[in-house]
Amino acid sequence: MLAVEVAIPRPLYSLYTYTWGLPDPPVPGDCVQVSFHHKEVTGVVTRVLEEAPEGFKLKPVLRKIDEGFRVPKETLSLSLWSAEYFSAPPGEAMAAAIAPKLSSWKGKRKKLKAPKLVDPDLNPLNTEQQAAMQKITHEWLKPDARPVLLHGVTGSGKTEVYLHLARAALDQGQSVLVLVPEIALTPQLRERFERALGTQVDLWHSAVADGQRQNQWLWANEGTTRVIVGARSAVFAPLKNLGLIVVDEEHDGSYKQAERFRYQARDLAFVRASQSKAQLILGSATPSMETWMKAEEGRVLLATLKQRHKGAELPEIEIVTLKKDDGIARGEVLLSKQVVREVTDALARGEQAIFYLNRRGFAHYITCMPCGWVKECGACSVSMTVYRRRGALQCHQCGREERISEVCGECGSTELGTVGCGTEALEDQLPKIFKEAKIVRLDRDVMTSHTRLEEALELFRSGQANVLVGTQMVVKGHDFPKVTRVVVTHADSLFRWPDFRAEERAVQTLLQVSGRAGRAELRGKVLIQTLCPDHPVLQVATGQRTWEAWAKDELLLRKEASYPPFLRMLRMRVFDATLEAATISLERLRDRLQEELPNVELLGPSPSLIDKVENKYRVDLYLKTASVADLMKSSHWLAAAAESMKIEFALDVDPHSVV
DNA sequence: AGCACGCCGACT
DNA sequence: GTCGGCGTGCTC
Repeated sequence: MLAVEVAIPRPLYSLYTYTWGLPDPPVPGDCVQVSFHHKEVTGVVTRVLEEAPEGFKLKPVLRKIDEGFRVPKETLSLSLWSAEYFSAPPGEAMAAAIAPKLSSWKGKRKKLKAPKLVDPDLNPLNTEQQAAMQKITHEWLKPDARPVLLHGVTGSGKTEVYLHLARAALDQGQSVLVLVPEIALTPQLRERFERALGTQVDLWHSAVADGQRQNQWLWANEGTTRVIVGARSAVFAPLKNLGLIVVDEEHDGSYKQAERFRYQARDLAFVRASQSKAQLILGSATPSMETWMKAEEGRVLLATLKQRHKGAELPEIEIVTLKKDDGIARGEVLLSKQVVREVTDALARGEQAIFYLNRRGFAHYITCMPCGWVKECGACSVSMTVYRRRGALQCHQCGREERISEVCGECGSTELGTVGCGTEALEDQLPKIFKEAKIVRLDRDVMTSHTRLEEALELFRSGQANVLVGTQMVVKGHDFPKVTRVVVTHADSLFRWPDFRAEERAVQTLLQVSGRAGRAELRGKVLIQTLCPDHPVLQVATGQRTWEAWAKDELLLRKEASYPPFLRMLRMRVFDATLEAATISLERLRDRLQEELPNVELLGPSPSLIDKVENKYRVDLYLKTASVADLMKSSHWLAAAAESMKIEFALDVDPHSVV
């Protein structure tokens, strides 16, 4: 009897076999409903078996879901490949490739509005962009075309090049996939692509409603959708006849999913491009060390853009050293006299300013002045963040909230103070300094919905607000022509982070922040406040040192210290009721793995940086190896061993942060 | 993950 | 006696 292996949407590493008694023959990629441990679930057929295996009572496949939802070969194999590579349960990897809400399909599909085809409205490329375009198309025509790194300073018009490349793919009858970090932050992007390409563009990210996502999945799979702009999950979009994949801001950490199925979408784009024989374009002003090394070795072709387009000059960048007397009052963000003066003048001229402060809330924590006690979350080993407006303390790990403490939990004193300022404090403080300021804040706390995000951005874009205060979010890709002053309030927090990628990220953030200033005819200025003005990262930001020179040194350091991209790493995290229990389990795993694979380097176990979340303790083991084969063997061995030992664990292959 | 089973405590 | 707390084990 015919049988099938099915990937089940559960965190389990096995595939499960069911008999096939349905009239149509099974095809890998079929979405099927099966009974799994007293429950009906939707799984995906990964393999067809001509003969059901003996000696095990198999359950039958109950029902096949409409063939329109069959996962195409290309994304099916991408999904299985990534489950293997990232040591993820196959069902969890498969969940990324299937349409959402399959069990609640009503059997009706909305017809695609006759895809609007208008004349493409492409801006002509400047000389430099044309040269890059030619270099890329020349490579593209080769049978063994390499991926291309488009290395261009912020504002050099990388997007224009993407649009021309996309047009070329569409003219060949091919489809186009554009990956961007955090698409929900750039609502105007779709409009720009649609206008330039003259065709309908679908947005692909988690904020799109399930019903809409389901339709979009069908349209892509039917071949009606030709262009998708999406976040990391779009790398699994079932586009047909894929000709071009663009990964914009390829260095961005959000391409790595940090929970559940921990895949790296930029790296999967390499796999998908080579499977589909599509051209891969990676774009960045500050490429990742991984990609930069490939470019230096010639495995990736380098195309460079050095000028800002539309005649916009690079902003002037100034390091502002903070001194004690710059402080205005306790509980306020340090703002230098120079920043106050320059922003006042800019606002008076009708220009706009952005304040970047990478900390949410009003204050970092609350402390007892006499004894130094710090208010921590009861369930997690972190201090609670102060939200003064709503009089609350919030744990950023588990979300728990309580009223702001009035007395010290240790000595009973009522002399409590706050330490470290966040965006809420800055938002309160700025109107006192800048009388003309109309402030809008942009961070995860205000942005509860997509609409509120668009409202906030529109307020600032239209000029109803003239000061934008925010975290990392204000840095990403927005184009505000009237912004002439960008203030990094506390650069030090960018490079004080215990991670080997800390400096890389600091350089990326500083150069990206700088790109927000003076994007049109107005010359911009970036003011970077810091307590240590001599930090080498700041020399890259000011242009005293080129990014390329910095990258050369950084790669040397990585090589000497044996870190990626010269080695591969993985993190094995174990969770348990106590630190001791978690440590003992992980020590046992470490010792047995070391016997199994004597050549891999194992570091730890040691408690995670945040070693308790929701009353569960966490301990980490890191692995380093130069061999991809050993990396794979290790992760598979660890997953199998931990699963059989009933240990609660999380494996991260190529972890983004190593702290 | 999700669900059942099972073995203790406290409530009718 | 029995309802329900969550620790443990299993899922073709």
